[in-house]
Amino acid sequence: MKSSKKTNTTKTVKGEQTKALILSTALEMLHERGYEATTMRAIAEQAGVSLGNAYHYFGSKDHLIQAFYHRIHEDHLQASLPALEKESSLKARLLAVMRLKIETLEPYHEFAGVLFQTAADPHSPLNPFAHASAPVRRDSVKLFEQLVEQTKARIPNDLRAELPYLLWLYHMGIVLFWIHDSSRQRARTYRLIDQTVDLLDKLISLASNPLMRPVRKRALKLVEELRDLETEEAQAN
Amino acid sequence: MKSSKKTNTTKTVKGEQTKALILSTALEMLHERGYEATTMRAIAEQAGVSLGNAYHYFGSKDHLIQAFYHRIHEDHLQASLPALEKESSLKARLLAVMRLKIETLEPYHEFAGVLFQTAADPHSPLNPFAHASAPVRRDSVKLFEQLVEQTKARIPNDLRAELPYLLWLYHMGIVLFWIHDSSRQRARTYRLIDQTVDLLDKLISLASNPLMRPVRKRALKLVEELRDLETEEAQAN
DNA sequence: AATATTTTTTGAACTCGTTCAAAAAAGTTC
DNA sequence: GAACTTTTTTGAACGAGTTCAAAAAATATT
Repeated sequence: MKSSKKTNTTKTVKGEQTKALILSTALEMLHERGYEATTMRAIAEQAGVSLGNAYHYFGSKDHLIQAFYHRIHEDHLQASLPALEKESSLKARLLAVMRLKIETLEPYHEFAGVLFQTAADPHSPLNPFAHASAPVRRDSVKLFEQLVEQTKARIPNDLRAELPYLLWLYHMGIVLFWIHDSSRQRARTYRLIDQTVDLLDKLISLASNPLMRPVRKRALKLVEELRDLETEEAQAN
Repeated sequence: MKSSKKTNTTKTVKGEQTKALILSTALEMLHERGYEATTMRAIAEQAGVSLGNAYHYFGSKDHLIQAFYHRIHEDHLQASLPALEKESSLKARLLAVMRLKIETLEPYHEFAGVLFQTAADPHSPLNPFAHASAPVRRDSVKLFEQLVEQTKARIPNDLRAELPYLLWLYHMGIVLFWIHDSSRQRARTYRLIDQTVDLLDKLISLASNPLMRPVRKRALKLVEELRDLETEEAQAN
């Protein structure tokens, strides 16, 4: 579980094909059989390739999972774009994006826990704050930037600047809740989204009130602290 | 990593001794060599006992780690009691308790990540919301109950009732930050604690304002949602 | 085309967590 | 104290992730 060996870049057409084959096989198996059943041996066998060969292209099972993250984010992004077109208020946009996130994630509920398990280790390349997942994370925050942009709500600039990142954090929290949610149809998570989006909208109004300026400044300074930690993390990995 | 087999209760003096020996050996090795190096084989060998025997008393490596959690909480609790005696304001108490938490945790920084990694899997018995860790968690929340009790600050009852749990959640957040913090002397975490405690104190005052009642009610309803999820989790495991 | 170099691929081996049947030891019953 | 039951202990085995030296195939060089 330690391996941070980087996945070998391919130098050959043949290699390219093999790598792609292994990846697509892995994604499919992860989807259909879950994490535990998708052993490296099974992937290799299914792809008609030796075990060692799979390791030649993907330094560890984790690296294969990384690719899976990426796929999920792509799907969510594609699903979200039309909603951002259609809705204009921040609240409506956020609500739509969050619901779509859960819908996108839903097929993988069973083994999402395992994913987030490996992702929680600060030394894991899968940790959402680590260097390896920086691209996916950046893209993910970018989605919330789009969401905040061109919203006419009166939001002070200091808050507006941090809002995308704050919403990203919020979204991670919801995903965490969803992982633990075993209610029918994930009703609980959807309810939580409804309530939190509502609350967030109110809190943003509140925080935008000039009287709140001191508290707001103080809170935003904390967020800055968080971000500093991230960049430091990214360098370490 | 699946095993939820319960650890066998011992029925014999000899067994009791063996179990204790294995546990203390494991704790020592975890402390001195970290998580990865502390293999079940190494523990067994060091304790002068067969591998199978270790598994007879502890259903999995995770069970051994659970014991480790427990130890840490005990240490923190003992360190905190005098501080609660001495300080009377909520702010001062919280500050002291949080700092002591980090001090208690500090020797284990290196492999804390791995601990929290396994703890993040909803199916793991180590997950802080799962049934297996309920005792430790309850004790942990209890500490914050004591902290809130006998505080003369004017806090509405609805908030006061949820405050211990909220502070526990907050404390988990700080621990998460600490895990990722590689600054010298963990300066960042301590700074964060100073700032957040300050902010929390102000937020509690704010939330206690009668004008805030509707927002507060709404927010507390969310917390209730969270707790519901927990009890449901606990039943599932 | 022959040779040298690089890349891909293999298969065996190693480690570690975990399981299990059966041997050894301890405790119980008569 | 002998026969039994229960508990403890062992050691071998399995499955999974990972590593690595060396064979095979592809590519580059002369």
